[in-house]
Amino acid sequence: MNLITYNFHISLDCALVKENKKIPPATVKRLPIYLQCLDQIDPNDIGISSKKLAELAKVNDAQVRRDLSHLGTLGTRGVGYDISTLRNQLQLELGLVEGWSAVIVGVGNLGSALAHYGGFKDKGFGVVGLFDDDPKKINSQVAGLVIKPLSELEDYCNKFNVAIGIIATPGEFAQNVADQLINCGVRSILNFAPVLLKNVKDIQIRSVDLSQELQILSYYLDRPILKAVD
Amino acid sequence: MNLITYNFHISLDCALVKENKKIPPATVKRLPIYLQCLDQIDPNDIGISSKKLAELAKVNDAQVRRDLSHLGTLGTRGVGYDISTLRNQLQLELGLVEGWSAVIVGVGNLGSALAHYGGFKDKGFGVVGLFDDDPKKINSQVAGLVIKPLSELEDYCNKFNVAIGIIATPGEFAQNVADQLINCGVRSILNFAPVLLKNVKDIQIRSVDLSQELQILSYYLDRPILKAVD
DNA sequence: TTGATATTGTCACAATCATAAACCAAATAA
DNA sequence: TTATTTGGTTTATGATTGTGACAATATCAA
Repeated sequence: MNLITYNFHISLDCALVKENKKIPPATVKRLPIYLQCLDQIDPNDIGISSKKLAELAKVNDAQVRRDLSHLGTLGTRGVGYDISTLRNQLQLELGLVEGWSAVIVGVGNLGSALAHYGGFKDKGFGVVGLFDDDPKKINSQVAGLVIKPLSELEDYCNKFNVAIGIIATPGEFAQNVADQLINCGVRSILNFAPVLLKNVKDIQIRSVDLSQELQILSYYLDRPILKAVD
Repeated sequence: MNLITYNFHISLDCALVKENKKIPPATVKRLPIYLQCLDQIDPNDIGISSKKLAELAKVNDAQVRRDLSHLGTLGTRGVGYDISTLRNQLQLELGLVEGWSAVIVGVGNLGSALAHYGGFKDKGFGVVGLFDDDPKKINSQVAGLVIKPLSELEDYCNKFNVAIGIIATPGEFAQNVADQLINCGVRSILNFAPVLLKNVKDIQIRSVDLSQELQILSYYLDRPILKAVD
């Protein structure tokens, strides 16, 4: 039997990273993809090359190396990247070790689905509260959490130091809810309502509009030659 | 009372548009946003300026003009854009008048939420079938549709000429489902499973990964100075 | 008619981004 | 040792994108 040992020279430059470098947004968007790819490879593997990772992430291998170089010098020349180091650095860089707390506002079909969604917890996010103003829903349980009225939002956010608000209300309430969340100290918002929320300084807002995604697909359906991106 | 009349010189170059021009992907992504903005303005308004539309869509006004110029010369100098013409052209360009049919595969919490989501029908998409391989779900109804086993997928796709497949299964089944959909003639896939699907020639794939969105937010939570994009 | 104002369409330029190439460094394999 | 593999860094290049500037066009008021 052949026991192969690779020596990964591991050096972390943890704390410094966040201060110094500004990672290009296009790279930031790919970091979670790399993390996802790491979860898909053979758990017995301890190393991975940029070429292999590029294949999994469906990007250019030079891109992988450049992207990862933003996190410090993680790889070992002639060998590749140590998977657990790489995963740790990615998680560190993305802030997944901070244990951010999130609340979901709007517990309709989508909000309920989000509450059940296991992918959040896996990545270090904790959904600590569900809010809805429908009297029929208040005090009922979804995914092990009791639905609260919005009037209790502020207390909750203070108590749990909630950093992320997930909006899954109908469009007409979304801006109001966003205002309340920001008011309660929430600094990041993930919006599923089909409206554009007002930009607020220092508040990060990302929107996922399901029907917009379909509309983009629809455009390319008529033009099979063209290729969509991102 | 003051009756103000604006003369919009309307000229449509319908059919030709799709053949000739290739609209930049970044623009294609904004077209649904403009369409959304048009729904939010006073229904009595008949015209809108690029400046106003830019404000609503939260982009630069030069950007709006350039984006819209890809659809032909829709505006009138010194006046603005005729709203109904603009809406029509956007819908035409995005293929929303084609009445694409879609199926949802995987009727868990998320799939069920998508089946109930009204935003699809509003934009001209019809969800005509739900599929799942869980025997406990087969033949039960969700959102007025009977859940069918995947074995019936092909017949269904042929019968309804399904163009879009929406995948809402757990990650481990997603690639298999995608393969089946493509096999059944589906040309566009909207994937909610947290995996990267294989690229297939002439098949459009868009992925929405809920936890990835949160991860990107998380990165910027640690760095309040930086600003996310897109 | 003329001038003032508003607004589009388009060009030019700058910024960002992706990709390839070149070259070196470090580790392994033979 | 030497050859091979692979990452890190720099540079170059072309593509895409965003934005300021401005001429062209329409309306309005005098």
